[in-house]
Amino acid sequence: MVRSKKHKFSKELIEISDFAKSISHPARLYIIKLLAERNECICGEIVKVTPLSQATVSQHLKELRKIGIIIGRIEGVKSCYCLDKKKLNYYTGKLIKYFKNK
Amino acid sequence: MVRSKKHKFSKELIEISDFAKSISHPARLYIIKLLAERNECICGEIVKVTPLSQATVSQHLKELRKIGIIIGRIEGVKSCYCLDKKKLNYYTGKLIKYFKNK
DNA sequence: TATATTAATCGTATATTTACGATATAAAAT
DNA sequence: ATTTTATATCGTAAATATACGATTAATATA
Repeated sequence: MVRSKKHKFSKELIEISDFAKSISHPARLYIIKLLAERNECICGEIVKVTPLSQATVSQHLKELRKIGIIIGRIEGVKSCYCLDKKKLNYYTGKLIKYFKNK
Repeated sequence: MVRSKKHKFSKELIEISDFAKSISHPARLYIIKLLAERNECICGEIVKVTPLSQATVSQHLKELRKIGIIIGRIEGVKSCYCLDKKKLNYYTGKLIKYFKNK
């Protein structure tokens, strides 16, 4: 894109659009739902119930970690993931508010 | 991506993630807000208040038209855009519902 | 009719995303 | 100590997104 111009927009717009981007893939929405249902989940379990390779799932998990809506905790050789509900609610709240009365 | 695997997920997830993608750029969020405030807006006006070129704005408008949340009407040499509020509410409703109780 | 205006589209460059095999690392099991 | 298991990361290929100048097409105006 030669040079992104996203930074020319307000912090609010950047924040909401970054969140929207983080949930703009069905695999990531699926992972969020899974973690909401199971409360927490081992990485291997996520890979098992997903039609994607381990490397690709790991990449999606990284995206969700980056925006902060999931948290990963290492348990021996395994990785246990859970939602950061506070963070998730923060972002969904912002998004919902933005679209209120539209 | 060699071959996208999005189609392997449910229709619901694809629909919500497609909507999320359509609002995953600050310029597009900005255009939505603008149309909500002004009710309708000539393309040239949108270009004027946006830090992007005419071609780029036109491209973003195309994205929003594609998902269906805005409608364009040709008026002589100008193009007049407005929100499709019903469609927008449809998508925001789906998204909000998906994130309810998470 | 000739010129100006508006906005969509084309062509193109670069960045980012998506996908996965291979590898690395660290812990667990043998 | 060796092997197995789990997962993050690297490298890479292909697709898609972002950005814009140039062009096109259509209408409006001089």
